[in-house]
Amino acid sequence: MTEEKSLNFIEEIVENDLSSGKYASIVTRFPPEPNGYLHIGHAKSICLNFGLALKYGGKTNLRFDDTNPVTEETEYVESIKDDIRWLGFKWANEFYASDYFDQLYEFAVKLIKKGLAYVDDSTSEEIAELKGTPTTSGKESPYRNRSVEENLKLYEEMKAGKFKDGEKVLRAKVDMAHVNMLMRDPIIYRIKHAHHHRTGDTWCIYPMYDFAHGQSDAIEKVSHSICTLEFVPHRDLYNWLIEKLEIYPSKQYEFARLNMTYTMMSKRKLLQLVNEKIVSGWDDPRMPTLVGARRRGYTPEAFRDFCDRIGVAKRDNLIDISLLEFCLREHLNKIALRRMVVFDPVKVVITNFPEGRTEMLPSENNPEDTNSGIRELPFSRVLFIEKDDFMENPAKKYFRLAPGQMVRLKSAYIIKCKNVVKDSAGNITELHCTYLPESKSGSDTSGLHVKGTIHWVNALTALPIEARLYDRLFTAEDMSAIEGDFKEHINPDSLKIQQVYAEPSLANASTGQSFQFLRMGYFCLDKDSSSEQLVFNRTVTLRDTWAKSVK
RNA sequence: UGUCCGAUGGUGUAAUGGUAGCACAGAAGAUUUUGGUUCUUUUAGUCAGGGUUCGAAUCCUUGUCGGACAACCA
Repeated sequence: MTEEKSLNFIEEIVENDLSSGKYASIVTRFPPEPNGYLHIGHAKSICLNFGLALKYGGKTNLRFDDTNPVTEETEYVESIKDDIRWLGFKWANEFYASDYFDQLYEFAVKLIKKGLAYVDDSTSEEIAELKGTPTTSGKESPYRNRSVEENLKLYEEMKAGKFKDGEKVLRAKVDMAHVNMLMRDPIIYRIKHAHHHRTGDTWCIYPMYDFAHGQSDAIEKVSHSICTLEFVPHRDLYNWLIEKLEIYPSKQYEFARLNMTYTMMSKRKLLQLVNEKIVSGWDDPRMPTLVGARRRGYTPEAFRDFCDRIGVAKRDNLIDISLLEFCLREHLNKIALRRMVVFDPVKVVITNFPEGRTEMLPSENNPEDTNSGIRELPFSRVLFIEKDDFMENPAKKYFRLAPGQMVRLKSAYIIKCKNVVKDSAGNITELHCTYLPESKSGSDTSGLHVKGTIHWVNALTALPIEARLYDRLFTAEDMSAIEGDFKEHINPDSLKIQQVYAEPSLANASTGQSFQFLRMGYFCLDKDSSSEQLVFNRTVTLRDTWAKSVK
C-alpha cells in the first residue's frame, strides 16, 4: 500500500467528526466574492474545500458572496466558474448569497422580534466613535432601545426605499463592552440604492458579510465552513447569530492564507495594475491570477500538486515560488513536446555538406514519453545555432563549440569548428564547420564521444516567431512587508520580447499547447498569435546548473 | 495598554509524552545525443527561561517575537 500521508488539522477535524458520527457526510463550500479574478491564493482554498469533499465523500457548493452590489459584476462570476473548472473541480450546486435575500430579510425580522436587533439612525462616524477601540469599551447608541414595533416598522421602511444611503442601518444588539469589536452591535443591514448583478433593483438594503455568510452556510447545511485566518474574530459573531436565529449549526474553521515570494495576492492592488495598464489585463501572463497563469502555460496539475505540497496550517507563511516552479517543471517535463528554437542566432556553414541538399532527420517528440512519436527536421548546409553555444576562447569545463572543437547537433551530426568568420568590426558572422557523415544520430559509427549537444535550426526553413520572456513581476521577496507604494517594486524587466527562429513543425501548434524549447525553457502558444506571426509565452525556464556554476 | 491566533533547518510541512522525518532550495558526485530528466550523497532545525515526567517539539508557567482586530468591504 501507499505510504500513509499525515493529515492536516482540518482533515483531522473532519475525520473525527465522521468517525464520531457527528456527520454522515460533509458539505463544504467555496465562497468567492465576484469582484475580481481568482488568484493562486484562491487555488489553495479551492483545492482544500473541493479536495476535502472528494476525499471524504461529500459535496462542495460554489457560492458567490454577492452582498455588495457596488463592486460586483457578472464578468467576474463567469471567470471564477471558468477557473474552478480549469483547475479540475466540479461544484455540487451553484448558489448565490443573493438567492437568500428574502430569507435573510426574514432572519433579520426574527432577530428584531427577539429584541436582538435595532435600527440605528447614527451616522457612520457616530457609530465608529461609539464603537470604542480594541482596548477601550464601546458605548451604546441612543437608538439602541427602540421598541420592537418601531424597529420592525423602520426596517420595513428601509426595505421599501424610504431612506437614503447611510441614513439608517440595522444592527444586532449584542454587547458594546465586548472585548471582540465585532460583537459590539455589528451592522447587519445597510442601505444601498445600487443595481445588483442578479437581483437588479429589487433591493435597496443589503446584508453585511456577517449576516450573510454564516446564514448561507446554515441554509446549505454546510458542515465545515473553511476560511482564512482573518476571520477568526468573526467566529464569535458567526456562532452567536446561528444560535439566536436557531438555524443549522455550521462550524467555521480557519487556516493561513497562501503567501508566495515575489508575488502579491491583494485583489485591490491587482485591480490597480489592470486599471493603470501596468499589465495588459487580468490575464497578463505575469499576473498571479489563474487566468494569467493559464495563459502563461501553467497547468492545473501543477497547481493541484503544489497545493498538496504546501500543506494547510495556521501559521503565517511565505512559500518559495521555486516550489511552484518545481511542480510546473515536473508536469511539463512529462507532457511537453520538444522543439528546437534558436534565440540568438549565429550562422553555421557546413562546408563539406553539399549545397542545395536537404536531409530529413527524425527526432523524438519527448524522451520522457515513448508514445509521443517523432517529427522530421530539415538539415542542410547552412544552420543557426545559439551564439552562446560558441566561445572563441572557451572557459574551462565549457563543452560546446569552440575553434577546433567538436559538438553534437541534437538528432543530427557531430560538427567540428574549422574557421571563424568576422566582419570588419570583429563580430563573428559565420562559423565554418565540417560534419562527420558517420556520426549521424541513431546510426553513429564514428566512435567519438563529444561532451556537448546543442540545438540548432535549418537556416532556410527556420520559422521566425515571437517569444515573450517573462520574469517575476515584483522585485521584493516579501511584498506584504514593503511600506509605501508597491509599484516601486515592479520589475522593469518582467517582459522581454524577442524574435527567434524555430523549427518548421511549430507552425502547427495550437493555442495553449505547451512545448519545451530544448535547453531554453517551456513555452506555450499565446492567443495573440496570427497566421503571420506566432507568439509563444515562456512559461518557465529549465533548471540551469551551468549558468549557476558560471556565476 | 486589551483580546485572539501563532512560533520546528534558508522556505514549507510532519512527528498527537517515547529515534526530530519529508519536500523545495543549497552543495558534491554519477548517468545523459537537452549543462534538461533520472539516481546517489550531503549541509542545516524544535523562539527563550523555569517547571511536571524515567522521558517534552509536544503538557504547565513566564517572557520574547510575528500576525489579526477600531470598513455601512468580504
